[in-house]
Amino acid sequence: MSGFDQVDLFGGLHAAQARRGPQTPDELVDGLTGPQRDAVEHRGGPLLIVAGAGSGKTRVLTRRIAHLLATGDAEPQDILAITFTNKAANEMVERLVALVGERARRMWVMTFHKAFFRILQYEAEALGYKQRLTLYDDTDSRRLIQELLRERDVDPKKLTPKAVASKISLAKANLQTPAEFLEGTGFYQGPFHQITGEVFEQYERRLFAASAVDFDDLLNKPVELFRRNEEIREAYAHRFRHVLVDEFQDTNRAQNELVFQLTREHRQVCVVGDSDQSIYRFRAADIRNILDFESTFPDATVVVLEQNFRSTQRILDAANAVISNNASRVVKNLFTEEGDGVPITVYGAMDERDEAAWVAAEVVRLNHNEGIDLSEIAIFYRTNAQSRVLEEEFNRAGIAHRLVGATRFYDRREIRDLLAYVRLIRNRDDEVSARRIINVPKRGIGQTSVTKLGSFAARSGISFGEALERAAEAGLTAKAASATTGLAGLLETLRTEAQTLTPSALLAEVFHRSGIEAELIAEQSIEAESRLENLHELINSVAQMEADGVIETIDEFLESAALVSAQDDLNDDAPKVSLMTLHVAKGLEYQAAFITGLEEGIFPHFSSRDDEEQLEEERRLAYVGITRARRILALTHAERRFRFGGEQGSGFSTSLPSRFLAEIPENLTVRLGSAGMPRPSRWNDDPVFERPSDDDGRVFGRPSAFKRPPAPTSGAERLNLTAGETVIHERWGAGVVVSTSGSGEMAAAKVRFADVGEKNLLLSVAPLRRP
DNA sequence: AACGAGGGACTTTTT
DNA sequence: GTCCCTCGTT
Repeated sequence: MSGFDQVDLFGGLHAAQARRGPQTPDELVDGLTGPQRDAVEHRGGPLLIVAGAGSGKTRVLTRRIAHLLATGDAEPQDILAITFTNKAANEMVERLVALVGERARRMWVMTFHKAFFRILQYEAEALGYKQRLTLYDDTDSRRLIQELLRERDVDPKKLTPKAVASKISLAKANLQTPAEFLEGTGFYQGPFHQITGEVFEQYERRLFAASAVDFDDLLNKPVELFRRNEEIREAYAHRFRHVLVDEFQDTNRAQNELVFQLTREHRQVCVVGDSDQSIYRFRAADIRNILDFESTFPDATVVVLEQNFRSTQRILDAANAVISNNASRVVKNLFTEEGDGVPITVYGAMDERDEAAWVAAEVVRLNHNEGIDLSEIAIFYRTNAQSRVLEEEFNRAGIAHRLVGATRFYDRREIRDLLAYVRLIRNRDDEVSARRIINVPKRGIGQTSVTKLGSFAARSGISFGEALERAAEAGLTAKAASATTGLAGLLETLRTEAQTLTPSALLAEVFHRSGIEAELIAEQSIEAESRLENLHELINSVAQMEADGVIETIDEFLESAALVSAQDDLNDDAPKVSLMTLHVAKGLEYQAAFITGLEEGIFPHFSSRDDEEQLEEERRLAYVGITRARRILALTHAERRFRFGGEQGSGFSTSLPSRFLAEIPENLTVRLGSAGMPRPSRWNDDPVFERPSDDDGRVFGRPSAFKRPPAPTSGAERLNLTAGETVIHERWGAGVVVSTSGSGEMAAAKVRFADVGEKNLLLSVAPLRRP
């Protein structure tokens, strides 16, 4: 896509400016509001821009950067501008090019992760690494942790790799070392604290040995480096004389520390954020970073942007009303001069099919009758699982749509396999990749041989990848040893070829030579067919990226593959409705937005029921969702909703409308549908919803929805179990309740049985009773 | 070592 | 309905 196409999305103004070339300082503040202008013109000292949703913060950021250049206060290479997603970064670059010309491309405008991965690569040697670094994504690091747990004979039922991975990740995001973790401040203490800490320690060692870094390291290692090596820190602080950070409310401790380390002398730091849009606490974002910015930088100037240029006043009133229920926030009220707009629609559906059918019908109506382009319509939901019914209904209705950020292309097995080869070619010590492809395609190296290679590597103090090359010494069977040697030889050949081949040619070469292609062709199944297609698509898209000049080397390709983000799916601009989670929606805007599944237990999600802070985060998520809409907003909830796939076995639950609906003043909304009026609600262990006597709204959906009988439950969810008491399971006999969680349909208990150990039981299905 | 059948847990959100 | 692991068979 050319710069102009991209910029035109934001109105012809920028394109016109691009033709005129660089702007004078005065032209750059032309048409801005007072506070926006203050933010652009501020000089000398820390600046906090509190930017409400839709208040034009990207505009202010780009103008500010252009203004710094225009006044001669900065050169392009002085600028480090941090965004939350690659998409936001690309947009910002294009807008900057429109304002200041091609020299904008010399600035560092990118995500934290990308910027500091670059810096880490430059400084790998200073950190003691032997070579270029390989980036492990969550799946890779989970695999390494899983392997460590297996080596320690930890029962994966009791301590899952996922749980350990998330504890380690949280610790790292909070800048804790394994030693500090083990000492334990009580924060992460739990029954498996000791073992988790030991695994943490080993994990760090194995990552280092593999010359690999995980997502947390991208932020952690630079912090560590800057702390240890003042010279290096100063060099970067000097290089980036102007640091600007967008979405500052979603930074974690490490990110906050990096900003501080880079700017503490020159203090030319500008952060933009909105504490009401902080939605990443679960991955260690710390809202205090923005709330405490003024105490970190006592001389900070604060600019508040409350005028909204996106939505109608009704939509803003709804957003303001909902968020005002949060206790811990800086009060701010969005307003617009754009007029009231149309009322917000609230549709009460019978079930999730009805909900999806209504959304589909509304989309068709908006598209046909109101002329709203499909690409200007988005459907949001709290959890990915909700997308399926919507997709089915959209397929049935023949509505072009795309799922944004659901199953990532690069997460597919065949893609990961091929990339693992390439990573191993570039980094022979990459243990996770080596383990992944050692028997892909099948070459007769089974679990036993892999274990032997692993312990041989540990004994000899070499990496797993090196062990492959010395398979003869590892005590494998003759057959396995020769297969392993064959693989090592292949990798060596490919390693040489990689010097000269283009990235796409190298991928194609691996595809043929590894035997992955042959194995898939031989399989002759529909599934194998689609895997082949995906691999061809990968190779073609890499060739395209080369042609477009997006990447040049295989390393650049691997980096971009590891750092793709959910919103990157939006890059094709075909007219399609977008479906995405509310988290992915952050930073986007649409003419028409639907938020579905506004039910207690879904949104707010039941996991937040016991925690006021988490509930406030859910509310911020609602605020983010509502403020995505420019003109049309529809909110839906369903009276009943099927869970866990099938109709048999798992059944459905009835749900109360979300409290967030009740928080929106009635005079802003029009209520439709069959499921009755939302009313003030609260968590309820036994939600029984009365049918309204007079239905006057439109009713979509099929009456058959009501014929489905409730699935029989075991009744155990109503036992009101408490920790410590004894229960009888039909198959496993007597057990002791360790803990309980959830309620109603989702009530669960952890029970310890004499024979089978601890089990997590979903009470509505578990055959459980009191003695 | 490979493969298929069967079973259990699972659904919060992701750079 | 799906993923992932285990187990039994060849």
